[in-house]
Amino acid sequence: MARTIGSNGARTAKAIRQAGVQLIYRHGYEAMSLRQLASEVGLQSGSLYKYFENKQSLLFDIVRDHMEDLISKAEAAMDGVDGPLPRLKAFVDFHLRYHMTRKAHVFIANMEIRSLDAPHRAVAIEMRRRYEQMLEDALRLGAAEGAFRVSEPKVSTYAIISMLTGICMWYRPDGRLTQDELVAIYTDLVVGGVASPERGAAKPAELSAPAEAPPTAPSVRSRRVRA
Amino acid sequence: MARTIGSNGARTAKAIRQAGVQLIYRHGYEAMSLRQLASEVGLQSGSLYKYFENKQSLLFDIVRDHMEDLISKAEAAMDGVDGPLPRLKAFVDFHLRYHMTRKAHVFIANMEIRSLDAPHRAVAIEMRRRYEQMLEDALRLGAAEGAFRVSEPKVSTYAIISMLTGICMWYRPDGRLTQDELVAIYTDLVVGGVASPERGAAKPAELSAPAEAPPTAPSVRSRRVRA
DNA sequence: GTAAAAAAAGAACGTTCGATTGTTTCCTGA
DNA sequence: TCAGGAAACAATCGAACGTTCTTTTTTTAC
Repeated sequence: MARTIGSNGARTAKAIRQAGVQLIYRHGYEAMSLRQLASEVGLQSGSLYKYFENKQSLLFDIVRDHMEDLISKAEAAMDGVDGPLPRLKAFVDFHLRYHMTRKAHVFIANMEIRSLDAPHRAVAIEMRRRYEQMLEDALRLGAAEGAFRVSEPKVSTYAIISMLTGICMWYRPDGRLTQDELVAIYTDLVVGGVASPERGAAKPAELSAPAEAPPTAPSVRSRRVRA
Repeated sequence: MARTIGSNGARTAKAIRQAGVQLIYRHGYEAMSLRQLASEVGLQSGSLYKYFENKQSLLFDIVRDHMEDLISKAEAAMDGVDGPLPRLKAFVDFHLRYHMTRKAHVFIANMEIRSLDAPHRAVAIEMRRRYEQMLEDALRLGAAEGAFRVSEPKVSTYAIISMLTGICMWYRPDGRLTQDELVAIYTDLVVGGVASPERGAAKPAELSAPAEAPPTAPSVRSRRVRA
């Protein structure tokens, strides 16, 4: 046997990409073997090389495509939003919802940068910097206008992004709280943390109920999964 | 040749542990080979097995010892601190300083849980839960007393810990800001985010001047690492 | 001074890895 | 209809992996 019936290049390419994202997300880039990936999409490992140059470039393609998508969608979400506070809220809203629905991609882009070789890593880090700049600009603007009490915009940027991104470590779509509720909670935390005290930004109403939600990491078997 | 001159069991064990932490921190558990670790401490790879059962148990030992240290030091830092706000500040202060000085251990404990096998991972997750509980309890207490406006203590706990822990992704001891200054910035963010608005918890003065006095933690005290 | 214990070397193992190559089969457009 | 290109198989490479085992050397205890 050689080519299997019904095989299709474009479809296979997409399947490889999706399976790769899931496997890297669950096991990590180093721990994912190409044989594992191949078997996931019903191929032999050698056939994968029709679809990428090598394992490293597969990772980079995933990271780069994700970062480009993230940046462009963020720009779209903040386009036309005026004023520091609205822009801050728009960023928080976008970032949270994006990270809630793209957990795997986000996790890879954040955690597997270390697995990229130097040139690729530099590209990824620059893209991340551009994204962070969007929040930092909003904070600087607010500080200049007196709306925010932010003495170190870069530190606050890192802090806020870390807080928001952390949601992908525990969020489950079938959890008790809706996306809207979570966005409201996080928005309160962020806005309260940076808003100037005198600006009595009325905090939204209470949200309700006890707690829940396991903080378990993307748990799955460790080590390589033998096919 | 077999045994090298000046060799010493206890010293080697410590060297292996330290090198292991650094290598896992920089390359990840899966990407670190035992030959690499052995050469780092001047051994042959086979000799490592005098010091651990296997690669997996080396990782678990590192994670477990770190978590035990983290929890015991956190309990010491908060011991005798009364009231929600002081306890919250004590937690923030401790957590930040600990994470600034133990970047590698913290990174491993957070990121390599996935590389632990199921039983070991369960132990690590339970330890993390116990640690998180300390912050959650402070938030619940504050919410009950009306000092904090926290509708979902568990969500806020995850958010705050993510924000604080993120500092180990970029903090450098030789950076522009001192540990005290960073603690002050993060404390403002956290306290502002959860404090009840009406409780005009006067935000601390500008940070340009000496940072606010650290809560009470007698342990990790910053050594003015202007660094 | 000597024998036991400790520490490490060094060789080898079976396995798996990423990657390459040559071949076979399927699909498609002129 | 039938070549030519696309898609996948199958076999294989050398290197590296974690691990085990035996041997050799150093240290320690009596």
